[in-house]
Formats: sequence, structure tokens, C-alpha cells
Amino acid sequence: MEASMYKTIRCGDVRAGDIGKEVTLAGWVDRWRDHGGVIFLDIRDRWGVVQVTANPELAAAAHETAARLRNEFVVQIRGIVRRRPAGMENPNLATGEVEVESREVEVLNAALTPPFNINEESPVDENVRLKYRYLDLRRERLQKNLVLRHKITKFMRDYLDPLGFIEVETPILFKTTPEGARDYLVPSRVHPGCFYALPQSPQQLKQLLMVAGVERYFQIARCFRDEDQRGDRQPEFTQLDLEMSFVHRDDVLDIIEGLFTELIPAVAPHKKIQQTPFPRLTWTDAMNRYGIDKPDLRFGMELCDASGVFAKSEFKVFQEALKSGGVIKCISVPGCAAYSRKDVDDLMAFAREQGGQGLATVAYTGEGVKGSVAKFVAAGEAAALKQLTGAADGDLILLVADTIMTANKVLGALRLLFRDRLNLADKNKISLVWILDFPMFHWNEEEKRWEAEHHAFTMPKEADLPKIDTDPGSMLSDAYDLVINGTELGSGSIRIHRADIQHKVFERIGLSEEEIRGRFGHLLEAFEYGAPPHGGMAPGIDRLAMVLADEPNIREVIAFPKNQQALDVMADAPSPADPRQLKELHIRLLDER
RNA sequence: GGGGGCGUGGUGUAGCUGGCCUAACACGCGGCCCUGUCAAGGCCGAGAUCGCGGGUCCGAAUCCCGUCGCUCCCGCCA
Repeated sequence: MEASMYKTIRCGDVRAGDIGKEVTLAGWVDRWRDHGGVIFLDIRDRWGVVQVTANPELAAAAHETAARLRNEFVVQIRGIVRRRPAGMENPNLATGEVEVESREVEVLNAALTPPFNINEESPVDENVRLKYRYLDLRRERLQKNLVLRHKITKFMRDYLDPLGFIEVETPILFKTTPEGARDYLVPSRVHPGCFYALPQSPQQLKQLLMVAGVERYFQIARCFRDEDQRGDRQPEFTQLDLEMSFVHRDDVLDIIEGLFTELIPAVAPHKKIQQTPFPRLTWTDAMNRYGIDKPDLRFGMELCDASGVFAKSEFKVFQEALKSGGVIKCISVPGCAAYSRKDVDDLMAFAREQGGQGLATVAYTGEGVKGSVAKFVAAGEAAALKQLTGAADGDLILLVADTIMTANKVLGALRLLFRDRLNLADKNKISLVWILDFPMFHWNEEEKRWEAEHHAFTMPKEADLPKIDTDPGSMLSDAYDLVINGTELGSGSIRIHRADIQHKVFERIGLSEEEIRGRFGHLLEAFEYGAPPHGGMAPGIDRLAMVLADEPNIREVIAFPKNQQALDVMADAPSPADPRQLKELHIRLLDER
């Protein structure tokens, strides 16, 4: 019931209890219907729509003004709340029992005809929507998404405060990080040739806050990464950044799990969390069973290792794969045994896109075993495969013979393809799963060096520390991911809090003494002054909102997003800089365009 | 960097095996009519040369080549 200078009641709040009252409304014309005599106006504000009547016999001037109104005009209306005549109520409207009989209608601002309809959810070319983002945001869909985001961040703050967390802001102008994504750079005017970097995350800063004795920190933090866009990636995005001191892994997991277990029903009651406590998978299990480190557990179709079944296979491709240390893995696709040659060819093309060599199929039809490798499959093998996968007649087995990495990747991608094609995942289910025990390092073949799988601040498993010089590839770390419906919601880890271990890890990933000192001197020094053991996590708020709002795209949950080319088409950013500005910044442009 | 899809009035689509397209339909827009509608209704009307450039052809929105833009995916995203 917020009153203001312009309105005594919100449009969406007018109810039967207000009948007889004089009210003043202000809002936008959502629709208007001129019946020759009486004119009906639907006036909209953020809280809803209310019908206003303009009757020439009751208020001639108001009626005259009402006749000139068009969609999206901004108006202020003084009138009396009336019960609608019997039979004229509109049950689709929260305000449908009543209407406002206008006495005065004032145009606060006229409006051009909008480039698309504000009052309905018709599809519109996204470029047009982005150009007129302020109009798109006026529509119900994005209004709802803005409110959802607000509820999410408000819930997070309210949840964490009583647990002793404090929100601390960290700088946007910071320092470039080696490894990781490309940085956005900001040139310094005062220091020619020097640049700030926008943080890819407040990682180092929150660790320094732990050294500072904050113990429990969080921030609704903006992060910047200059990489190519995806449906779930923007150059700038928001995380719930969180860090705790004196914790083991499970302390962090418990806090985060408690937060989401309560948050989701509170802000998205129609969504049901599939399983609490959240299931926990090791990274190795996730890869073996789902072929991916962010499995969607809303459906089965797990990967099976059929290497044993085909150990003595006559099929050359299978023989070769096994001989060279590879595997034969498969998934069973329900009800697709009747796939045509073309259907299967399309799947093969898809498998190749994912990096596979090809795809073999075995179809259990009513008339026996069919499929691309049917003639190489012995009866015993067919039966064993059927038992291994649990396939029924009518199912199609997709087999990949390759390195374990590639087989997992291809089948994991196929599993998701069929999730969407066969509608295997319930929209209103939320599968949240922890992925634990990630490898500490992976080998970068191109650069011929070890890289941190999670990031360089992650604590290796204590027991694996001795292997850092001898066998880094087999080391596990105390890193963890939280996965929601097959999307990485966030990741975190227990951090290194000792300068000697941190230094060792930097060395392992190929940083020189000079680089270590130049880039991380402050951190290593800080660790020498009593750094507590600590760890944390950073769930992505945009991705969470996207899933909870059933949006297919991250742009739908960001007020002013950039398009795939990282352009803001509304403001036309980025744009060329004024030569004077460039000069001040000591920047000369190369002659490319 | 690579691959797929799309690009027709303000918006969404149809047309796209070339000629009947002087480009259709819906919404929106403008005018007129109508005192109870609420996706109001009726009548009338304006509005696109089919992303751009080139080519084939007697003839192209429709075929070919190039190019630009948007989008999805791979690479990339510690």
C-alpha cells in the first residue's frame, strides 16, 4: 500500500475493500477499449493491472482525455473504486471484482508506438528486444525474472547473516591473473603502460580476508571473463562468493547445501529438489557413469563399460581400441531400435563433432539384433550386452570404442541429446549433486605443462602432496562442484593456506620465481603472517536464476545483458574512444579494424 | 578459429520444386462507427521490392557465389 506523491494505491492492489474510496492511480496504459460512449482503460504498474472507466456523462473532461490515450502512455487517474456490475467481473484479474470510475485523467507522458507489444508475451527478435531493453524489461516475463533475482539475493543475505557471515565489497579494479580466462584490462592514466584487470572472481581477495580474520565472508560479486559467449555465459556475471576459515570440505558443503535446500522452495515453490541431502559423486564416478563432470541426474541412461563383453570381438574397430588401451562404452536409448539409417548417420555425425571416430549401434528389435555392427556381434555378445545395459526389446545401444576420455565425452553428449529429444528430464525437478575429489592437475598438451584443474589456490589432498614432483597427474584435490540439472552451478575448494605449499603448486604449473613474486607476492607474504585454514565456494546466481525461471538463456535473467558478440546493442558498447582519452591513457591504436 | 540454423511491412509468420507476388495472413498502427468491454467488436486505410552485393535467366523473395548481422554448438571458459 505504498503511497507516493503520484499515487494513493498501486494499480494491482485495488480490491473490493476499497469500494467507495477515492483513489489516485499512476501507471502505464496496458490496453484501452473505446466503446463510443464509455472508454475502458487497463492501467498497469509493477503490481498489476486495474480497469478504469471513463464515462462522458460523469466526467466529460476525463473522457475526452481518455479518448486520446494510447498504449504505454503514462497517466495519473483520480477516481472512485466501484464494484463492477453483476456479471461483469473478470476472474482472470486480481483486481477483477472492481474498477475505478475516473473523475480526472492526466497524461504524465505520451509514448511512441512501441516496436513490440508490451502487454503480451509474443516472441520478438532478440536483437530488437535488446535494443529496446527498457521496453522488454517492462514486460511480464522479465519483470518476473528481475523479481526472482531480487528474491534469490535477498534470501542469500538473510540466510547467511545469522550464520555469522558478513558481506564485504572487494575492488573491481584489481590485478591480472595468470592462467584462467582472458582478463578485461583497464588502462591506468596515472601509470603509463600499466593496467588494472577486472576480477575474474574475488578469489585472492577473499582469501586475504580470511588472513584478515574475517572468518566468514560473502559477497554478491560481479565477475568478468573475456571469453566467447554461450547460452549460459556472459562477459560479466554474478556469483555468491563465499569463504570460511577453520573449515573442512564438509563444513562448506553443509552451509551451501542448507542454503539451497531452503532457498529453492522459498523462491520457486513449483520446483522440487529431487534428493536431499544432495547426492555426492566423485569426479571419477561422474565421468565413468555420465561421461561428464556435471551430470544431469534427473534421468538414468548411465554409461556402461562393455569392454569385457567385446574382449574377444571380431570387429576390427573394437579390437584396435582395446589393444591400444581404450575402452568400449555404451548407452542404451529406450525405444529407438527402429531408427533409420539416416537417423543413425546423424548420430554418427554428432559423435564426430564431439571428437569421436564414429559410433556403432546394436538394436534389439522384435526380429532379433540389428544395427551397424550386428553382423560382427556374436549371439553371446548380444545377450551379454543386453544384460549389462539392462536394455529391453525396442532399445538402441550406442557404442563408442575409443580412449576412455573420448568415449565418455561422446556418450555423455549423446545422453544429453536424448534427454532433450526424448524429454527424459522433468522440468520441475531440481537435481542438485556434489562432484568431489577432482584431479589437482591436468596436462596441457599444447603448452606442454601441467595446469591446475580447478585453480592454483586449491589444496591438494594431503596424502597426495608427496606426488607433486613425481606424479602430479594422479593427485586429487579438495575441490568440489555443485551441479544443478546438468549445469555447473558453482565450484569451490579448500584452499592452500601455507606459503610453502602454494609456492610449490605455482612452480608445478610452470611459473617462474619472478612470475610468482610479481603476481602473487602479496598472497604468499600474507600467508606468512598467520593464515588460517580456509575454503569456500562461489555459486553462480545467473545460472541459478536461469534454471529456476525455466529460461533457456542467461540473458533472460540479466537486466542489461550483452549479446553473443559481447556487444550492448542498446547503448552500443563497446565503442571507439575519443583520441583525447586515448592520449591521456598513453594508448596508441594499431592500424587494424 | 571451426561447424549448424536463421535474416520477407513496426512485430510474428507464409510464400522459397523461379513466372498467377502488382508479396499473403495475424498482431500492431491510423480513421470512422459503437455506453460494459476486458486478446472487445464492425467497416475502411496506410505500411515491406523480400539483410546487402554480384551472378544465372526472357523473368528471382524463390537458384548460384560472396558478404554482413543474429543465434546455437565445438574450441575457449583456472
